[in-house]
Amino acid sequence: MQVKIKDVAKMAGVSVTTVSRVLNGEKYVKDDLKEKVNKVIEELGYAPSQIARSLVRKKTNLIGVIVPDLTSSFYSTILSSIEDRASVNGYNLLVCNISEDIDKEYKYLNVFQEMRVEGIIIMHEKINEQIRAFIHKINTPVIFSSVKPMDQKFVSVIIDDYEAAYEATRYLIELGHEAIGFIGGDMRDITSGQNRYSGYRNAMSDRGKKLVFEHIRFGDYKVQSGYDQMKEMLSAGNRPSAVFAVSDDMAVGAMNCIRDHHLRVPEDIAVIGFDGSQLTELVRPTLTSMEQPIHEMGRVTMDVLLKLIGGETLPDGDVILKHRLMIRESSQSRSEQTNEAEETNKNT
Amino acid sequence: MQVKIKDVAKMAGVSVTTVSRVLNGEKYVKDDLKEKVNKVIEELGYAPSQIARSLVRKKTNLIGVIVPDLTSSFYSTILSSIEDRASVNGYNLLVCNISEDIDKEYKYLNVFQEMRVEGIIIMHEKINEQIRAFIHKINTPVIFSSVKPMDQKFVSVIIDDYEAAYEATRYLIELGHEAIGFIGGDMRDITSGQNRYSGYRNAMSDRGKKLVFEHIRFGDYKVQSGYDQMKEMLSAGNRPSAVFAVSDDMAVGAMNCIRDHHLRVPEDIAVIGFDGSQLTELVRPTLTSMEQPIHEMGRVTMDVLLKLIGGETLPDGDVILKHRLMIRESSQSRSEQTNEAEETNKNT
DNA sequence: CTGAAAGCGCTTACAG
DNA sequence: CTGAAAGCGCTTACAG
Repeated sequence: MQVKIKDVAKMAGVSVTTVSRVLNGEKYVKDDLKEKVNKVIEELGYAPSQIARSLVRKKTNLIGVIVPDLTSSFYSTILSSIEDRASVNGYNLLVCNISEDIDKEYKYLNVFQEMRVEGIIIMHEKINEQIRAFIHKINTPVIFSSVKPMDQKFVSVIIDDYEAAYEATRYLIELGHEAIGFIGGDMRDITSGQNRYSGYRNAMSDRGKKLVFEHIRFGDYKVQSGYDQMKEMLSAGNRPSAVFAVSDDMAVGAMNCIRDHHLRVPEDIAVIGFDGSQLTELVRPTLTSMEQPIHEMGRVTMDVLLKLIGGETLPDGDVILKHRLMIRESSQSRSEQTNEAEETNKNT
Repeated sequence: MQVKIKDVAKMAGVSVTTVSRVLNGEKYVKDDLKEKVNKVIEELGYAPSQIARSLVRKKTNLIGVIVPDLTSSFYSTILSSIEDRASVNGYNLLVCNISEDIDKEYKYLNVFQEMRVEGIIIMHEKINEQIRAFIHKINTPVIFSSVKPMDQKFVSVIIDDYEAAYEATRYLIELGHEAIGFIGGDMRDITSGQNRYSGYRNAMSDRGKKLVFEHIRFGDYKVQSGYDQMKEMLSAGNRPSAVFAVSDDMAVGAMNCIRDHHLRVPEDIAVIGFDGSQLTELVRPTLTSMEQPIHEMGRVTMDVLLKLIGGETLPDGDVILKHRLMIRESSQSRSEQTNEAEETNKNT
């Protein structure tokens, strides 16, 4: 049996009101009473029930977070900075890992509502009609992080995926590459699927580069699919001299595939990823990547949500964060490629 | 204003008791009343308050989890399977990322108590006296996952770290290696620090291998420290022909360092890691690793905790899971090393 | 089968 | 400065 405020009051010889007052640090409690109460609290190891407190205060200090895949370093890093900000502001995180299970998401959204969370963070954009309706119905603030679902009413903290993909592609073009392969995401995803693909496509056509059907493929953002899609691309003959994958994981998969085909990165094929995950510095060659400000994204998500919870009315629209191209070893200009390839040939 | 049970009762023309009954799926409610109530619930979008329910039932369905570092793939993978099992059993996770901050841990433990979580999972073994006392004091079940603090009373779900490290070292010895370097963990950690080091040391001495002072170093399990420690080892001259790092992250760091010194893995130096993280299959060469059953570890942790919560008395002591050596490309026998090295010389 | 009432463990006007 | 009482939104004996 947990000790409760009544026990403390009785033992200290005061009313529960007084105990409550010292608990909440109110003034208007004589010092000697305060001391006595604190001593009893210490003795009994009393910890006030947040459950009871939440009930009367109508404030739970709980935030619900829906993560698509906890084992992904991208999401868990965002989650980590969300947790950081939450903790600093006295909030606790209820975390749900849905792993592609849309039913689980809906179920959890309901749990969040029943738990009376004060805000909800979703890092997943494949929401269905049921979920959309639910979010519109509840009066709890909801914010999307790193993704943007197809609904103007929802607010997202994201980068400009179109522009980022455009710049990444343009960078490869400026290096002199003509045949630039693309490993995209799920076209049902607005941000990471459609927008990044459009950015690639437009950058290519704006510079008069031909889109080669065999060089355009789509994966699921994971390492294995990067490998698989690259394999398909290579088996199609006339291989590209550079490849842009819309996640670092896929880019690493692609690099591994290239290596397994006895080709070199970047000497034979340059590779560029997207996200700016830990992997970029960890693989060899290190991976050039269009980086999202992952930590900032988590921080800003939480800060905006806290404002929403606080009742502030924010300017309409999404919060757009800055992306940044981080150039590392995996990308190389087309001319260098040629030279090196020739030199290598001389040595053989 | 959230709609409450009273609103539903009024609109349905029944008592709150009846509404409560249909909410909880009790029998003894006439079908027509049940229908009417359900319709009103639907109409009003009523979701019962778990807060109020928890207060009266004295059951929160909450589990508190303390993770040392959410951005680590090892911990986030365990967390992922913990979440899975929790969800299936109707439990929700309150997640706290302490990132080496022991004060934050204590603070969160108190929050967990105030939230009346039914159980606590800790994946961190550097607990101090204050935390130890706290855990002994509260009557909430606490379980450690993947780590074991220095207190016989606490129950852990772990592998036999000593034996695993012994076997990993023995494997390298059997490959013909004599000079085997070691990159250990924090010696304040019983399992991953002390036990793995003892396993290495004893495997070496049991086979009559000399321990070379310069070949024994300690890091913090992360990639960078693997790199740094390897660098120190290489700069000491007389380099080892194999290195055993007690985390995959450090092993990858070591591999990168070796490569940056224009040496090859495994041809010049064989490398073996520990954990069995996603990295092992992702780096090139793929990394041989002494694997922990990461997913099983999360699952078992949750299952044991649920039994503890259910009041079952379990056999004393820790739950020991099986480790497994996964041989991949980064390890190679000493003799092959020599041969290949010679062949390479011929070609130059 | 149904409902009035007590109670879960707190906080917060209100009165003194 | 201090306390009695009402109330937060539910569930659960208890009575009918």
